[in-house]
Parts: sequence; structure tokens; C-alpha cells
Amino acid sequence: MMLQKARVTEQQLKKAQAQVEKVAAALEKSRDLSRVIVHVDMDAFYAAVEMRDCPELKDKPMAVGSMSMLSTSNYHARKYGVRAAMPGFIAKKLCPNLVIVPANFDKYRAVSGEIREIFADYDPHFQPMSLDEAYLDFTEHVEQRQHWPESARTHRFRARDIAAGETKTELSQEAATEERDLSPVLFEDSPGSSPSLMGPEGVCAPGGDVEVFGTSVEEAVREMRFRIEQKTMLTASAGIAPNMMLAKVCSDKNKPNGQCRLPSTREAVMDFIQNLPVRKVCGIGKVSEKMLNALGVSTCSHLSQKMAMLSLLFSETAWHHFLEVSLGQGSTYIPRYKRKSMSTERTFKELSKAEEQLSLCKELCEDLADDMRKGGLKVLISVVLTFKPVSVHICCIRRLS
DNA sequence: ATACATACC
DNA sequence: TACTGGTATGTAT
Repeated sequence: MMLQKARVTEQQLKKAQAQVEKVAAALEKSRDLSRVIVHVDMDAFYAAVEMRDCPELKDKPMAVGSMSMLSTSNYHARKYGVRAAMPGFIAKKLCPNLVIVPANFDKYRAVSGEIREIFADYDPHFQPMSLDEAYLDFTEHVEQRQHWPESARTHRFRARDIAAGETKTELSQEAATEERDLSPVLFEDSPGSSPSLMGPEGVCAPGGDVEVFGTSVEEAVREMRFRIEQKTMLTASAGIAPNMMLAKVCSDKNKPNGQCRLPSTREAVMDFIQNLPVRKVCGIGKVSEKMLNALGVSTCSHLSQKMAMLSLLFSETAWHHFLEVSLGQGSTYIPRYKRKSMSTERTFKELSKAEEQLSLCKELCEDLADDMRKGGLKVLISVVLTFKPVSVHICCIRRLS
């Protein structure tokens, strides 16, 4: 790449510059600042769940995973440099007192279900990215919210038994589904529990303090985070911005238990982008960062300065992505199937195709497993010779491992 | 179509 | 002792 760069002539560069400007102008014309996108991210999710359910772990450095690999660590452990995706035995060297807890994915899935119920209240089409993270489009909610009475924006402090959370997740989940929603939570044990649902701004049932949230986006997001914390005893962080790429960066800004809003103006967006390290952008990882750095690009402002050169050295998709980033645009690096709200027509087509493939795969796997039990190696070889390597690989692993 | 590379959680 | 595993996109051949 460096060689290529050295061979670039003034004239090529000029031509490239013109081309880049054309694309940039088109992008600029399509800029959309009308949406309010929120990225929510639970704080140290797996670790937080384990700490919640085991008081012993409070104020100890701990991580979730194994001696071979850690999924995440709590903030105490991070002070020692213990991070996600770090082998446990190395983490132990950095922090000998580190407690490593094996992962309980079923539990995390259950908690994830709880927070997703809350997400759905703000955007029924929210896009989950993993168990602990999602993108939400708050545009409509905020519009509606303007006409909401205060009572609909009033929420109670936790009413749930702390012991309940400790025993079994299924139990607490059941309890949670009944009590969920905007109307305030009922006390199982409080005297005046059932009837006096809401004295709108009046004093609410004893034992439960109340918080009223405003009508702005910030308030709506604060409310959502509040409800998550009340329901799960876990905290979340959030970013608010006119698109997903920026919302994601924002959610990282006030990390644990905070939020950050980037105003929906071109100016604010451009300011925000200027000194942003390219590595912060979703889709630019270790490798791209290295390559860009070698070309003198470490922040987004460098990106726009060097766009012409970048367009000559990188593939079209790659430099288009860079250009979007340099303009603070783009919907981030999100799998397409999650990005688009699918048309019913497409859904049907893809569904039937998927089903077909699935049944084919199932058949293959059944036969394979069966034959292998009986016939052994000979069958395996014939299968390997018959099917595409990838299919065989997947089938074998899925079915037999 | 296949293999390999990069990225994310 | 020990450096994941699942899913997706992008690039090269």
C-alpha cells in the first residue's frame, strides 16, 4: 500500500479529489437529522449480573469466563488492566486477587428478556445487537410523549423483594412480567397495595418514592434507564444522536451508568467528529486503524483531509465508509438484515428459502449422525467428498460435537 | 463458489 | 496448563 501511495501522481490525486467531492456532495444532500437514535448498553453486563446475585463479589475485582478466556470484568478489575477477551491466566498475573466466575448464559438471556420488554415500550422495532445492547429509534416516542400526562411519566422506586432476585431467575421473571409497565408497581407486602393506583402527582402508596420524568429525549432515556435499574438492579448507559454510528460513540462517553446526547445539527455533529479517534467508530478495528495510522490518519478530521488518497488505496466500499464517517453520517456497521425493516414479500421469500435449507440440513445431519454411529469412517469420507466443505464442517460440528 | 480476513460482542 | 465462539461483512481468486 505504501508503494502504491508513493506511485500516485499529482494528477491522479486531483482527479480523485474531484470524485470524492462529488460523492461527498451527494451524501451531504441526503443527510438526515430528523431521527433520534438511541444506543443502550448495559454496564459490564455479565459481571454486573453475577455481582448482583452474589454479594460476596461486591467490591472484589472479578471477571466472568474461564482461565482460558474472559467475557467481561467489573470496573474494579479493569483498574488492573483486566479486560474482556483476555485469557484468565494472564488476567490473574495482572491481578492475583481476581475472582473468575463461570458464565451463566441462561441467566443473562433471562435478564436480557427483561430489559428488552422495556426497550419495546420506547421502540417496538428496536434492534438488539447482543444480549446487553440495542439500537432504538426514539423519534416517534418523543413525539407522542409531548402529550403525555405526568402520571404516564411517573415511575416508582423498586418494590421488589431483594431476596427474590437471588433465588431463581425464572421466579423473578414471572413476577416481573405481571408488574411491568407504565402504571406503577404494586407492593405485595404493603398495606395500601391494590386500590390507590395513582394519585397523579399525589403521594403514592407508602414505602415507595416516586420519580417524575420530563418530555424531552434526555428525560425519556433517563426514564428508560431508571426502569431498567428498578427492574433488574443493573445499570445501563446510553447515547443519543441523529444516527446509529454517532449514538454508539455517545453511549461510550459517560460509561458506567450515564448518558450523552449529541444535538441534531450539522454543526454539532461536525464538531463532535473532528477529534474523534477513528478507532472509536464501529467497523474500524485493529487492522484498519493500523493501516490508517500509517497513512497519517488517526482522527476523523484526518479522514476528510486524506480522503482523495484513501480513495485511491482502498476499495470502493471501504473508502465510502470512511467518507460517511468523516461526515458523521451513515448507519454504522450493522448487519443488513438487522438494519432494514423487511418488506413482507422479502420476509416470505427468505423465510421459505431458509426453511428449505434448514430441513435439508436437518436431513443431512440426521443421516450423517446415524450413519456415523453405524458405518463410521467410510460414510464420513463419502459425505466429505460429496458436499461442500463448509456444509460438512457446519453439519458435523453442530450435530456431533 | 470458496477461502481467507476483518470486525463486533 | 491455559489466548473463545457465534455471526456478519469484505476481499481475492
